[in-house]
Amino acid sequence: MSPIRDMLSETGITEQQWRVLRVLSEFGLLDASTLANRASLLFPSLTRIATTMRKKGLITQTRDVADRRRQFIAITEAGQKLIDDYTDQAAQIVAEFKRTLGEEDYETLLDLLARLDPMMRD
Amino acid sequence: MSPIRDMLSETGITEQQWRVLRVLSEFGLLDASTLANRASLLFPSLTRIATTMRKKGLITQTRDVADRRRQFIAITEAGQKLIDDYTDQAAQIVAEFKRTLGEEDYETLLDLLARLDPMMRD
DNA sequence: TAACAACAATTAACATGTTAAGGAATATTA
DNA sequence: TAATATTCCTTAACATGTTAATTGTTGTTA
Repeated sequence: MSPIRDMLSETGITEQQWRVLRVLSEFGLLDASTLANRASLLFPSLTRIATTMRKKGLITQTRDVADRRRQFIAITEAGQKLIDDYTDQAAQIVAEFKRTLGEEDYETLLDLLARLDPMMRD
Repeated sequence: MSPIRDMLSETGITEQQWRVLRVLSEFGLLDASTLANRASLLFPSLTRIATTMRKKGLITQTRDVADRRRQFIAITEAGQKLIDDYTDQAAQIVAEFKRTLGEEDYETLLDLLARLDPMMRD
């Protein structure tokens, strides 16, 4: 992920923050639990990340009035702009990634990692 | 690495500390730089890790009398015992890892990851 | 409805990764 | 040899992973 990290260091956000933005950009308004799952983050991490991202003006946090334990998180214009500005560049990095391996080997790698994944969890 | 982490949580040490112990067990007395490289750790990390491991009695730290910038690090008996007690178990986990994929796919995975590695660095 | 269980999220405490700045010792060179 | 550069390591400041304890809120049930 180093090339991605290098790209992101320009933007001042981290890989995890980028992931949060991408998920929010794709799915729109989400409650914190769903966001954490889709961004592959543990709750304590999301709590901190959301706080810093709100301070940076990349997301908004609002309480669910129906269930005040819950929280909704949405991307701001500034956050969306960041996504828009760097999506192409990120896509190129992934393309380069595939090119390095070749399409076939890239698929093979994903398959192998997927087969290890269940084992990773227990 | 989750199975390894699970094993290590019994022992009260982390993956990185385990790596440090393994390297020291294999190579014996090492200066900090070499140890950091072989254990794939950045210096600031090693500084902290070594401090906690010394407090736990797993390693010793001594200044190089010839060059007092340098530091030598060695494994203690307690550290070696920890390695001895868990090496078999770790080997079994790796074996299980290979068995999940099959010998051939395991090699393939390592190859693919190795081919990505140079890209990861720049 | 009052006690208790369950849930969503936060906080705390620890460990590490990462970049930058700093300190002490040694090496180099003008 | 005095000034400078380099080297080895530590500190600092921030971000995250991880487990456990805690706080509010909502649900359940006796």
